[in-house]
Amino acid sequence: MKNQTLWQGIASDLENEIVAGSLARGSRLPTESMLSQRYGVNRHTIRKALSHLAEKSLIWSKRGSGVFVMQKPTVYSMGERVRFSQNLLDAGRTPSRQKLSLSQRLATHEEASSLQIKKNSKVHHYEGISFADDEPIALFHSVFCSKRFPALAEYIEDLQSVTQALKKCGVNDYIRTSTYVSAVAASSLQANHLRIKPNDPLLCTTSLNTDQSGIPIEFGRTYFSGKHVTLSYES
Amino acid sequence: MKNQTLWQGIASDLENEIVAGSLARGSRLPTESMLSQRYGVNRHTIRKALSHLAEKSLIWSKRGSGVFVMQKPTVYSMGERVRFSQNLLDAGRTPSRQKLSLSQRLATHEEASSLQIKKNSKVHHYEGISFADDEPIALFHSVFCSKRFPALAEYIEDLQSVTQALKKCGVNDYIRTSTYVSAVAASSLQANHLRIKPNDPLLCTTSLNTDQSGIPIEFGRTYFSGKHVTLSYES
DNA sequence: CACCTATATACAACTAGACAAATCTTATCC
DNA sequence: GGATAAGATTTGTCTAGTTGTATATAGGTG
Repeated sequence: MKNQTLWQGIASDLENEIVAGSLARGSRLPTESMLSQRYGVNRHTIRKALSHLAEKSLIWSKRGSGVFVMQKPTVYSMGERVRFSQNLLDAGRTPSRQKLSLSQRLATHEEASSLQIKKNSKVHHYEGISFADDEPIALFHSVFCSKRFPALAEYIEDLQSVTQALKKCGVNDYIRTSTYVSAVAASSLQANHLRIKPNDPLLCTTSLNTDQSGIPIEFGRTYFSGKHVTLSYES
Repeated sequence: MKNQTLWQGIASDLENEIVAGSLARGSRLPTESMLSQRYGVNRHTIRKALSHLAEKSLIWSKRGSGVFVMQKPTVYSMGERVRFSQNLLDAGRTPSRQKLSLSQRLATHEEASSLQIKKNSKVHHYEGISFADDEPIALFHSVFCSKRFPALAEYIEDLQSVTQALKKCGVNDYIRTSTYVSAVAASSLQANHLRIKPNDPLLCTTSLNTDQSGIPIEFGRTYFSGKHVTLSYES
């Protein structure tokens, strides 16, 4: 509280405005130029304060666009039945998904063995971003056996939901049989999607979903932004 | 006048240049490096001389920017009707204001009870710097009931005057009903705005303005730079 | 000795300005 | 109305200069 530097004072002042709600979650901050006028300092000093708040994941910035207040961090609970939307609804957040690509291709060796299908089989490849309150929290990509679910792609396209699409394919329930979690550094592309910085930590989960008889249905990986998500295991 | 040290001689030399007008009010001094060359001494010796002049409020310095000649001190009269601009005009000074921020937020407990409005009511929050002859003399922040003056913010934005803005809201006159004065130490942010040093003394006035029937209109605090301002009470 | 004056060096904090890269805004054209 | 191009905004990066602070050294003085 005492002999602090200018940028520290500015940072704590802005932090107060955020927690007090004067700067609403998700809203845009004044531009760096405006802030430098308000505080009577150089833009670099503002940037130092802002970068400190960004370190604490209170704000994020986008070149050419502005600086924004982050939404609250998310707790993403994992268990036998992982349903993205349900999870976020439980946590009081509004979930959404954005499709990045949806296509067919040949399965990799890893995918084929996980799905217990022949090598060079065709699979649906579904890739996208998961949002919570319009804030990206994860990148995912999944593969499904094309032979088993010929029309899955169109269903996903229409329904924007994997669970619903699978239901139309006759899969009423599925279970997460295995999940591996590791930590990796974000690539620049991943970072851009998740609105974080390259090399920021990601939680990488590799998972396999099967039906109740144990037959593999979906294999995929999800990269959660470490700053937004804490995975919780309960069994 | 004889056995003076190096730094004393330099200080009085510079002081002469200031009072003689060779170094104009508000202008920038040569850098410490240039002065140390000119006088053929170490930079620390120059700094000792400068800090002496700063103690006497003849100059002020800004890190990274330079050392500047100060203006003369101001006498600010307090009374039943305190009008910033008129006040300074009467004293033969040129008044001006700079807006730092103008926004809406929820009233604090203190503000709500002072304005006699409900807790969690919205208020306009107006924050800025008062200048006399381009020299900052005070930091102020005031709150007004948003419900009572819905359009006040735009008026202030346009007119740059609280008195004028209130007039457009139908308040032709207002009276200062209470003022509390205390002395506090300047924070680093306050010091930066007022061109003084952190922990330099400030006069903190807490005041309430009401209309003629006694209904609260404005509640706010003003921090006067102790080095630039003397408050004068006359009744 | 303790204290002030002065020098020397190094680094931290901040300002100043310029330019690049991404984005947003606006006018224009078909 | 929608696509495109030009211009203005806004954040990111870089270099250079200025004041603030800390440490170490040495000489002079009460």
